[in-house]
Amino acid sequence: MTLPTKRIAESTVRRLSMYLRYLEGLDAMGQRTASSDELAQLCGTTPAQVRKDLSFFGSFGKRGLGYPVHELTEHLQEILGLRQAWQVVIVGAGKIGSALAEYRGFKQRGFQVVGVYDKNPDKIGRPWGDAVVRDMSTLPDDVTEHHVDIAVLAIPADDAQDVVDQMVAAGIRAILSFAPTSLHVPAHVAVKTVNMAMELEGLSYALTNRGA
Amino acid sequence: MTLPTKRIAESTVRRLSMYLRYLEGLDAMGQRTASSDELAQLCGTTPAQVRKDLSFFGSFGKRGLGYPVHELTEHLQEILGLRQAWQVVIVGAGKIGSALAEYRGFKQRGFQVVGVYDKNPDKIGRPWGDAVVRDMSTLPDDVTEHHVDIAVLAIPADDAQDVVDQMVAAGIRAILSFAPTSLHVPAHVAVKTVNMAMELEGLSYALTNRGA
DNA sequence: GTGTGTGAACGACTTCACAGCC
DNA sequence: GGCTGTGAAGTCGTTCACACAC
Repeated sequence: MTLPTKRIAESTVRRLSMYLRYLEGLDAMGQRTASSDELAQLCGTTPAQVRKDLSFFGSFGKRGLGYPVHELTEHLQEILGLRQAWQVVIVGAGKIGSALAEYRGFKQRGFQVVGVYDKNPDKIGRPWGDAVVRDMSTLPDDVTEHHVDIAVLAIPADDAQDVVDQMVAAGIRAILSFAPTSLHVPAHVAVKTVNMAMELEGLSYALTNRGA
Repeated sequence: MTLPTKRIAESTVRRLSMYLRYLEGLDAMGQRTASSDELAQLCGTTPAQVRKDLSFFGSFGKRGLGYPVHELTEHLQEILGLRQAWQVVIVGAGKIGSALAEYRGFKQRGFQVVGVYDKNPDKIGRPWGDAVVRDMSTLPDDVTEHHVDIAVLAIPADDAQDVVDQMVAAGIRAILSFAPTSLHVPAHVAVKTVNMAMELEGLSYALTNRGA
């Protein structure tokens, strides 16, 4: 059920995440079932896509009826690994990091911020949400000792690879980077990069070539 | 040369943006030429991919030598539409918006922030970078009058579609959204969505199923 | 020899279409 | 009748491999 035989495409996982968000909303509103058609419209995809995505993990629907909202919600949480807590550190005590930490869905989904780090002496020791900004030099040891799963990287591109290497050596397993650079890590470490400049340039391209 | 016959894949445009970033760095360091192999290593892709991507727009390289760094940099800026200024508004005077506005590459690449908007009376009128936070109700008129090209949307998911509809009616042409929801717009409006929760859940999935 | 440019082969994701069950 | 589950078909992007230019 949560054991797909084939490797699942990243695009599928992204859509599962989106289905979950809307299903949680429907569940909160007391809706009992949802069809692939309804989910597709909410998420901006197609009914066939919804059914295919879900079918990789099991047969959750009832023919003629649709999918049971509450039950499917729980299945998706399970599939995405959201029914457990993940230990997260935020590296770089700037605006991006604090925007993330502020985000409600963050804690709700089991992402626990166990530390915030910066190398700027002016920031070290300052209160930051529930925590206090710690010296970056303590990061590797902390990652190892507290079994940190995920690091959110919000530091300049030039410093990024160096910090990544230290965290990888310390046992980090996943990284969400906002640094506008490509990161090199061993295969067992998962990396996602969000590059705002790249997104904007994509829009610039679209505006420039929208006629074509 | 900047007139591709076929539609260009989004993934290709994203890589062009990345090539550009590294080429600008090489150019600043005085390097004259770069091979597809070198660019591929820097960007974490393959030489064949680099050559294919560039070949959609012309023959910029010299066989046996590689690509002229400075010239290719300019070609890519042209292709991506970065040799002109874009008028940008930031909607939502929170952490995300300010993180973006703070980002140096933003202005460098010709993205000019012409206004920041919020509906919170406590924020309206406050200084915000070089600007002052304006009342969201003035947004549609401002978009029309100042021919705003791009809106960066950093407001709660529940308010997003409504604001988008207003901006579309007012003539916006592109939207970069940080709201964790799917947006519906007419075909002539370009939209990119950055969903941090989705990225984190992708990592959660990877950690949960890393053995598989 | 070195490295580009590109059709052709390959692989991956999406869409189709219909059998099967409620 | 309505809607799911899924093999098959289609589409799109990536990789290969080699002719060609320097």
